[in-house]
Amino acid sequence: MPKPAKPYHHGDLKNALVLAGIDLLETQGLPGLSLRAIAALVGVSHTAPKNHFGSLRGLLTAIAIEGFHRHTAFMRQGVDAASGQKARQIAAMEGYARFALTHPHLFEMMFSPLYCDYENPDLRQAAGASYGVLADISVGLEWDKASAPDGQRRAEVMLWSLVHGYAKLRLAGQFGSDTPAGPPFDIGDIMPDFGYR
Amino acid sequence: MPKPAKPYHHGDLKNALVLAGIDLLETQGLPGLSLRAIAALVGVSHTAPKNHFGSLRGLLTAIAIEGFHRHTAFMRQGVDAASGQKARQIAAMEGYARFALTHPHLFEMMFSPLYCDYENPDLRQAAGASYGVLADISVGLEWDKASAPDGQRRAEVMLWSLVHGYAKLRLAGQFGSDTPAGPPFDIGDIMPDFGYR
DNA sequence: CACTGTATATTTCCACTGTAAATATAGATG
DNA sequence: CATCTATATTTACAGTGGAAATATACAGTG
Repeated sequence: MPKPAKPYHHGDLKNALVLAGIDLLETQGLPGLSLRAIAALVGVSHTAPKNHFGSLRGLLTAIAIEGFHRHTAFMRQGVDAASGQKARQIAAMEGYARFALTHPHLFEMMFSPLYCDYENPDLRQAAGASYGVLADISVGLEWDKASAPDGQRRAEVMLWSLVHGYAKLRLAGQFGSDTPAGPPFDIGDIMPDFGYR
Repeated sequence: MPKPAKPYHHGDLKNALVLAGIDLLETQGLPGLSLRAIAALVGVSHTAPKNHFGSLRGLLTAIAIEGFHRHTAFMRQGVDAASGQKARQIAAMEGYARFALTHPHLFEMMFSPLYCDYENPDLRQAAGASYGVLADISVGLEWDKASAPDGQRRAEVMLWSLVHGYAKLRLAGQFGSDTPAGPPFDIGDIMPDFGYR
């Protein structure tokens, strides 16, 4: 009976650490996300991650990359199910906000240079994919700066800022406590009605 | 010659710690803002702050309160100098963003529940004063949800989300590096043109 | 003035953090 | 089989915030 018991080499430590980190993030929040805690959860020494990620920052960056993949999936899922430009716009924005509210600590970490390294090409690409969904639904958006220089890019930044600010402020509790009856406002409640050309 | 030299009691430690914290925040950023570093900068032991603030969190909350005062001043200053509703709107939004870009680490701390305690009544009041400026310039805003239930509050949250998201994303470097020629976009560049009723 | 009580600050200690360096182990390659 | 390399551990270290006991100075009171 070749019971593995506890092999010296984990085999898939890199992925295991990322998943453990996300687990810890969901249950304990950012303060509980220590190198030692993650390693302990996987069952390795606290210096084991160094071989794969270099430092805590490297591990957090890897976690953020996985986070952006899921973030993109959240948005894309709603967008693909919707029909019509306007419906896809709402779906993307709602997906963005819903991810933030469902995974607050992961979301917080993903967008903080204090935790992850935006020079990392893989992170840039993962974040770019997420941004791409917003860019898609910004094409042809009808508003007063649509025909300005960089009008397309402006629309992307405008919608991004709107939903990102909404998510951050709500996570910070700035809109007041979410009542049992629901939050004070949904993202749809504060979205100007942007049509398409 | 009564040279004070080094009195056992500081005299105004509470304020001194807050100012030292802000100093440290400006020069070293959030990672350098430790209880021990702040205390050392003032010249007291690292446990001295406990008498006045209870814990690091308490001190950070006090720093955030001072931050919100300055934040409010940034906005109010521009608003008061402007004439006309639209000009005041722009001034408030620009003031909000300008504060964030001028004092990035302080701004970051002010809006993170990880660092400061939003249950603190003084913090709530200070943050409320800052919000009040945005609320003022939202009165009578012309947009599609102006006459919806809570239309006024919706307008406030919408403008707040927009400028807050812009500031956070830009601070996180998500809009790309600010070129020597200037940033890719100013807050005015991505603001829909909201008039007034 | 002397005495006492209270606010303020220090000292010491503790558990915890991330990182570095040296060491141990296992699997791959020759 | 021997060697090389990747992976993981052990140990040590300089930080962190907080708790508890101690020291100091000041404010009131007699």
